[in-house]
Amino acid sequence: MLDGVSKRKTREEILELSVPLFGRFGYDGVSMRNIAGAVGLTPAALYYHFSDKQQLYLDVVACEFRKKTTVLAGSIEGTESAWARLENFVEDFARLLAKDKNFLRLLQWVLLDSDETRQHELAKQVFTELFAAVYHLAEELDADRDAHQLAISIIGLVMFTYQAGTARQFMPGYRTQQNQPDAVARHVCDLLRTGLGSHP
Amino acid sequence: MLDGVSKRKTREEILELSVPLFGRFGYDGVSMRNIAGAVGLTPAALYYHFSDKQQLYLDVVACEFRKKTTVLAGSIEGTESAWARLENFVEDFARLLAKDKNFLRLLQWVLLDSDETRQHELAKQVFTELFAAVYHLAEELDADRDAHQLAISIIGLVMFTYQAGTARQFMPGYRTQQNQPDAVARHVCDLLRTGLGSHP
DNA sequence: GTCTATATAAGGATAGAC
DNA sequence: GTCTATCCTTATATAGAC
Repeated sequence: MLDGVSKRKTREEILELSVPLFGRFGYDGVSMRNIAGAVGLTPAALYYHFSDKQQLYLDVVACEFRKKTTVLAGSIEGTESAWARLENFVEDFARLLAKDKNFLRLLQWVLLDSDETRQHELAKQVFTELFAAVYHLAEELDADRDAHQLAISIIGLVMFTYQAGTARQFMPGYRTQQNQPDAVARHVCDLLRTGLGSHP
Repeated sequence: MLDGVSKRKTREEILELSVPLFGRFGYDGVSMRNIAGAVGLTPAALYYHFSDKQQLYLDVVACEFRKKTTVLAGSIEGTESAWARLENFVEDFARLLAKDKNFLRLLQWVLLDSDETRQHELAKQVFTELFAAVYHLAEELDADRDAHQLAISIIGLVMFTYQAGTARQFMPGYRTQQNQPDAVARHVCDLLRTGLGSHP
């Protein structure tokens, strides 16, 4: 087990098994002991693979986002009309958030990070690609509107639905069906298309 | 200092000075020592006013939300048209989030709470009034749409703008002016009114 | 009401054996 | 590569003096 292959394999296992922990409890809510326990190692072994807790966390988040957002950025591109690509993106984004709670929560943790430098580093590394794709789509969709604000609105409409997911259950008018990605996507796209009060 | 008045006064001081701490660092990121230091007491003194850390946190959040959301719920009511009340609410909400970072962050912490029971308790106590008001407004605004989804969308459009605030700075098209409450409110209301691509 | 002192557990991190 | 053992710091919480 002294070879580089095993080293890489264990490293990736640590990263993978840390995702649900950091996703659920956040940086301060997870200890090196917790992670070691989940992986089946002693805390000391973690320090062979990562210099310290913060580096482990950064690698976990960066790795998870690289895996999940490249798919999304792909769904925005293509030769179809801007509207068709918007619908693709909104649907894929909703599907991802509905399926992968850890991804959604890691995203929220990054937005709440108390360490400004760390947040900036992560935000740049993690959001930029996705945001830029939505931004360009927003420019195409409505040249007269502020593309930055519009991109935020598109992302926010989808994200907030799932972000409020657990709290929404106690609010009036809640139905489980509202959590289904296609229902969310339909609502969001419909709202963006026609606005309020003037649809068939 | 043995009288009940002083007791209440110190208690309120603890609650008030805890807001920025819990707002910035979250439940796990704040220690009783931190709070005691901020108030100018020893940690032991805190246990005279609160049974434990969790109770202190719950009281901080509940107290802060009661103070800030009653104003908002007021801005939704009135005799004006549904649209006028929507504009009032969106503007007041944006103003609150822009001004009071701690309130926004406490809200996010509640949505991320890893303790389900605690989250449910807080969510019910803290969101219900505001959500119900927006929900009823949503029913008036567009009877054909799902009022729950619409209420979430209205709240989400405003909230996500500020939630992404610190990360947005590194994204294309960012301008500080986009953080101003009236600019946010204008964008949101305009988007809700006409949707994309069909405005003057 | 607040303090000092302390019990007890848990945290990050390292040294050195294997 | 991973372990055992350990150091040092920090955490929540309590007991009892003042």
